[in-house]
Amino acid sequence: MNIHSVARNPDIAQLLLDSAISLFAERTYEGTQMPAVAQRAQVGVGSIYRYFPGKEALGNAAFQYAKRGLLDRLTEALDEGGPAQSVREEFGRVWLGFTRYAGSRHEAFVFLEHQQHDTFLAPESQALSAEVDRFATDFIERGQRAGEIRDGDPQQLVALAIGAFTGLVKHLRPGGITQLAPDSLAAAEDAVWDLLHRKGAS
Amino acid sequence: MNIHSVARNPDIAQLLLDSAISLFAERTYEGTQMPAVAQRAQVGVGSIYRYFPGKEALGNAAFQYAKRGLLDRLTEALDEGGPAQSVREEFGRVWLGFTRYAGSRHEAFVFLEHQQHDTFLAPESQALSAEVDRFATDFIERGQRAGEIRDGDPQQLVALAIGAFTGLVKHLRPGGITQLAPDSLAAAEDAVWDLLHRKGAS
Amino acid sequence: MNIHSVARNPDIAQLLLDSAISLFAERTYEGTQMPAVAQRAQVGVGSIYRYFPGKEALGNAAFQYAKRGLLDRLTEALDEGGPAQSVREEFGRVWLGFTRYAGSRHEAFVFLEHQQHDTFLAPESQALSAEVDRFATDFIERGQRAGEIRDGDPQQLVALAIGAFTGLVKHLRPGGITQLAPDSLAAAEDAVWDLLHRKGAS
Amino acid sequence: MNIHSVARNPDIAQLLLDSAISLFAERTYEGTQMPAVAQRAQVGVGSIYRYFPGKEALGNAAFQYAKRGLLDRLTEALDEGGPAQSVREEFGRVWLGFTRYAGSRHEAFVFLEHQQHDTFLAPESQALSAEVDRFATDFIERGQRAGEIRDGDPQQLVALAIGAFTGLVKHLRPGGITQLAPDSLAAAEDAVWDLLHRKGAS
DNA sequence: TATGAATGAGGATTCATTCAT
DNA sequence: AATGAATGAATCCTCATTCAT
Repeated sequence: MNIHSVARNPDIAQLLLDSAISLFAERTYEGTQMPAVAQRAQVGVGSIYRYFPGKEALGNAAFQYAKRGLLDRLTEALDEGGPAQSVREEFGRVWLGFTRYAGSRHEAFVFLEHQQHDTFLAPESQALSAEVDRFATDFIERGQRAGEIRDGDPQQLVALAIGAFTGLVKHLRPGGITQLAPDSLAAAEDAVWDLLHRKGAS
Repeated sequence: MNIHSVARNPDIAQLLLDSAISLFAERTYEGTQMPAVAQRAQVGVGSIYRYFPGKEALGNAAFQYAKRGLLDRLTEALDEGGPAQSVREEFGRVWLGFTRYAGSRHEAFVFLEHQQHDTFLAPESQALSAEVDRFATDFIERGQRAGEIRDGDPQQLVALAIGAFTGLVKHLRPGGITQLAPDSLAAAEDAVWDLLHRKGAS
Repeated sequence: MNIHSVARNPDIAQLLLDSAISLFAERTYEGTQMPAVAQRAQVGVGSIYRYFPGKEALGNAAFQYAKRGLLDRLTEALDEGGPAQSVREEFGRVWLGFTRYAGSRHEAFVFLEHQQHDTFLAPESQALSAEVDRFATDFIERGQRAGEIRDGDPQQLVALAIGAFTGLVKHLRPGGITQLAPDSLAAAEDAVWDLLHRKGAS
Repeated sequence: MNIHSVARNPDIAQLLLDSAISLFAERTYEGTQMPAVAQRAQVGVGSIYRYFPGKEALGNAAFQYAKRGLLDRLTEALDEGGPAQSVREEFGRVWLGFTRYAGSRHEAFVFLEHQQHDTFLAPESQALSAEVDRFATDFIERGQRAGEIRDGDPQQLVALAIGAFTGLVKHLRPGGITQLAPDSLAAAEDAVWDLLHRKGAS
C-alpha cells in the first residue's frame, strides 16, 4: 500500500456491488437479505456497512453502477469506428452496445430491467435512467430526421425496441445472450431494425 | 353454489386477489406486506387466511388468476369473428387480445411481466405460463408455415414480440395502454408486425 | 368492551412502561434490551412496537410517565389539608410528596435520578423536568421571602436538598425508602430542613 | 520503570482511562463504544486491547482509578495541616477533599456517582467504593462521639451529605464546581454542615 | 508496537401468521 | 365468519473484538 491508500478497499466495494446485483436479479431487491449479499461476496455482514450505509444505499449504488456501465458501453459502441455512414449502421452500433453489455453483465442487465418498481430508487438513480433514455431517444430522433425511422413518439419507439431486446435477453436465461448463435443474434437485430425502420425508405 | 356451499365468500377472495395483484405490481411480491393487502381489500388481515393458506398461496393464486385471464382474452380474441383470412389478421386478433387485457387489467399485466423471478411460483403457476407461451408459439409457427413470419426459433420471436409489447405497456405507466391514442396503438401494432413479418412476403 | 374501546390496550402500555422503568433503573436505558422489557412485561417483543414506535420513544414515555407521577404527587401533597401555616409545614408537605413517590415507585425515582445523561431525552421530556424544578424553586423562593430559608441561589438549594433526598433513597436500595423506620425518616426530614433553614430564624 | 520495563506505555493507558471516564460520564458505560474511547484518546481501537483485556476491564479500571483518586484527595485533605481542632474543622477538610476532586476531575466525579448500576463492576471495584464509604462513616462516627454530629445511622447521614454534594455538582454541569463563586461554595459547605450538625451542640 | 479493516454475535425492528373475541 | 391484537422468527444493523499489516 502506498501513502495514498484509502481506508476503503475498492475491491470489496466492487465485490459487494457484483454480489448484490446478481442476487437482486435472481430474487428481487426486497427478496435479498444482507447476509446473502455478504456470503456471496465472501465477506462478513458487518463489512457491507463499512462500504454502504445500509441496504437502500447498496441498492442504489448497485443500480447506478449497472446503469452507468450500460451507458458507457452504449456510448463507446456508438463512437467506435468514426462517423456512422447510415442510420442502419448507427443502429448496428447501438445494438452492439446493448449486446455487449447484456452479454458480459447479464445479471446487471436483468436487474436494471426490473427496476420499474422504484421502491428504493433515489432521485440520483432515476436521473441515470433518464440519461440512458435520452441516449436512445436521441438516436431515434436522428433516424427520424434522416427519414429512416418510422414516425411517432420517439419514447414509444424506444420502449418497443428496448422491450424487444429485453424480452430476448430474459428468454435466454440463465446464460443470457452469450448462448445465442451469431446468426440468431443477427436475425434478432434485423427484426428489431424492422420494428424501427420506416417502410418505403431506402 | 350447491347445497353444500361453503362459508367462503367468493367476492372477498376476488377482492383479495385484485388487491394483491395491484400491490405486487407496485411493490414486488416480497415488498408487499399481508396487512397492506388486507387494507387495500378493506378486510381484516385474519380474513386473508380464511381464503388462502398463506402469502405464497396468495401469490400463486394471484399469478394464476392473472395468467388465466390473459390466456382467456387471447383465446377469445383469436376465435372472434370466424376463421381469420390471413396471418396478418390473426396477428391483429392476438394483438387485440393483449391490448384488451393490458388495457383492462394493467396492474395484472405488469405483475405478470415481473414474474421471471420465480422465488415463489409453484409448478402449477409455471405450467400456466407455459400455456400462454404455447399459444404464442403456435401462432408464430402457423405464420411461419404460411410463409408470412420470418424464420427462426419461434420462442425467440415470441420473446421479441411480447417484449416489445411489454416495453410499450410499462412505458405508459401508470395509466397503461388505455391512455394511448388509437392511431398510436395502430402504429405500434404495425411496428410489431414488421418485427415478425417475413420480408419479401406478401 | 364497549363501542369506544380502542385498538390499543392501555394495560399493556402501562405494563410495558413499568417494565421499562424498572429495567432502566437497574441497568440503564442503554443497557436494557427490548426483549428484556417484553419478558418482564410478560409480552412478546413485537407487542412493544404496537404501543411505542421504538426504544427511544419507550424511553421518553417512561421518563415522562415517571416525572409526571412525581410532579402529581408533589402537587397533591402540597395542596393537602388547606393552606400551610408555616414554611416548615410546607416543607413537610413537599418532603411527604417526595417520600410517597419514592416509597411507592422506588424504581421510577431511581430511573429519574439517572437521567442527567440525556442521550435519548426529547425536548418534551426535558420540559417536564423543568416543571419539577420550577415546583421546587418556587417553594424555596417562598421560603426565602418569608425569611425562613437561607439566602442563595434557589436552584442551588434545590440541588442540595433533592440531592440529599436522592442519596438517601439510593442508599436504601433495593427496597427503597419504605424500609426506613418512621423515626429515621423523620430524622432525615429534619436534617434536610436544617440544610435549608435560615439560621437565626424562628 | 525497571530494566524489565514492558512495552506498554503508561501514558497511553492513562489517556485511555481519561477518555473512557469522560465518555462514560457523558453517555453511560453501556452507551459508550470502544471506537469512541479510542478516538477521544487519539489512539487506534486496537491499542485499547493492548492495555485492557476488554471493555469491562476498561470500565473497572476507570472506576477504580477514579475512586482511588477521590479517596486519595480525601485522605490528603484530612491530613493536611496537622490534627484538626474541631469536628467542624475536620468537616471543612473533608469538604475540601470532595471539592478539590470534583473541581479538578469533574467528569470522574459524575461517572462515579452513576455507578450504583453495577452491571459491570467487579468485586474489586466495589471494595474500593466501600473504602470511600468507610472514610466517610468514620468521620461521621467521630463527630457523633464528639457530640457534634446528629444521632442516627452514620451510613444514612453519609448518604444525605454526599447526596447533597453530588446534587450540587451535577446541577453545575458542565463546568462543575469550578464555576461556583467562593462564597457560594462556602454557603453550600455551611448548609451541608447544618445537615450533619447536632442541634444544640456548640 | 500501533493500527483500523474485517468479523459475527447480539440487539432493534418488521411482518407472516395465529387465535381469542 | 370476521377481526386485529399478539406473537416470535427472521431481518437489518451495531459494535466489541481480532488480526494482518
